[in-house]
Amino acid sequence: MTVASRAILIVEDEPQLRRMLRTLLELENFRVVEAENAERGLAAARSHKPDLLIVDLGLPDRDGTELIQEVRAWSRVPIIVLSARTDEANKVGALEAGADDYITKPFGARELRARLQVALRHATSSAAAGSALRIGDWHIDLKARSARAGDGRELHLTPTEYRLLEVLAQHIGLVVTHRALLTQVWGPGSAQQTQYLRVYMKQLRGKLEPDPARPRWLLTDTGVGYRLALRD
Amino acid sequence: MTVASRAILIVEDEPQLRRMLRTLLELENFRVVEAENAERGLAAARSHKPDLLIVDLGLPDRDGTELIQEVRAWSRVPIIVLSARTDEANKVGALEAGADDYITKPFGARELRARLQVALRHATSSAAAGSALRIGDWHIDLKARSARAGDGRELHLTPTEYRLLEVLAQHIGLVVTHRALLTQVWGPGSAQQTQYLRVYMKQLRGKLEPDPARPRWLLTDTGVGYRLALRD
DNA sequence: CGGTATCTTTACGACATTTTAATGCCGTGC
DNA sequence: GCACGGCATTAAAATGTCGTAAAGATACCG
Repeated sequence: MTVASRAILIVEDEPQLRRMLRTLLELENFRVVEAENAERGLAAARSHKPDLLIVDLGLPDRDGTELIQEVRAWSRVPIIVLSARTDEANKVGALEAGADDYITKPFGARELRARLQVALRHATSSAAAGSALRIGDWHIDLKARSARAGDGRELHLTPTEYRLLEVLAQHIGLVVTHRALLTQVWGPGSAQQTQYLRVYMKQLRGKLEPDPARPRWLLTDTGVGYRLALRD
Repeated sequence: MTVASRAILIVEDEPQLRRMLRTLLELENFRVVEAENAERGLAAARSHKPDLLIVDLGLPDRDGTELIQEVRAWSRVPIIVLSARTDEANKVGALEAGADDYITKPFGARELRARLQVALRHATSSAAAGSALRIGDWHIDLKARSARAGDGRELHLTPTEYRLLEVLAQHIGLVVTHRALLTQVWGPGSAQQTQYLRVYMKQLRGKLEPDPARPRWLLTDTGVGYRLALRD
């Protein structure tokens, strides 16, 4: 299984904005939980233990800042505030209550995405584990470039093997075309060299798959590309 | 909520804004270092090792985003970007390069203060710098620059050997790239001199490893860098 | 000034990784 | 059944990187 898909809780009363956020986040491969007021948001934060919260300040039942304080009483989960209010007092209040970032509406999708990455980067860097992958017995940390099994065995991957796995992991569960893999791993000029892929996929399977002849994680989509399977 | 005076580096070309920031930060009990362009900013970041960087994107000599990338090659110090540019591409570029926050001018003093606190909060929560190290029989105190074995034997390391070990220890368990090691140990102009690393790693292994030909602590990641293994 | 420790530079063999090439396999369509 | 395209597999060649030793340069200290 892979931990790549992380959960995000959206606390926002406007259904329209909520839907937009969900679409946006799901495109980025996050799991999404929604809550339409502070009360339910708090409950959802407790029960779902999401990896990040997106909170609107203007909620119908309580002020978003209060919600942040309550969550901070027991969790350090990253919190990003969305708000139409541009006045400084609100920003400062939310940030001092424990929010990690404050984005004013209207905002662009790319900015939100970038700020999400920053917030998650902080969370994972302090928890030591980077982007963790599990393939068979192997626990792979792409950022730390380390791979070990539960029993302590270590596995060595070469730079190209890491890059290839990284690209596949970025689109986990989805097919990545030959062309995309080649340009991202070997550079823009290498789009024709599909033999590289065969050689390296074989290498990776030999190292990672329990039975390399019957791949369970590194799958071939004939005529299209390769795909890293998503499993439990 | 004043913390033991921490240093902040301001990289900003407008003298007026620089003065304003200095005043503001000194009121908050920070020590302030200034640089008026990217080149000097990079040098100051290396020599002063500030606890946080405030960087303007519109610098006279180079783009601020480049500066961020260069600093990120060897350091995780929090970086806050100040910019008059409100367009999304700039924000996203800076954040993806490794900035932790992005504030658009004009901004209020209280907002800056709140965002500073957030950035520093992240840094301290993930800080875990112990200066004691154990490699094989050797107990090494990086701060005191001493190394002893259990039975009292002493080991002498040269200044460069200590610095190299220090950098590796700061990222214990993780690969440190050639570039990062060279810029931190030999200075920013030495990023190409990978032969230094080979020579000094051999020295260190000869002194620290029980069997220098089969390193157990000072490991090579061919084509990437070196890493100090994390054991027991 | 001479001696010692440290740092820099060079060269080459050993080793790791990437690239190239050749062969066999399997399914599809003719 | 046969030819073909796409993929898997293998091994060897080519390239790149590392470890090693040793000599030259520089700084340091009495």
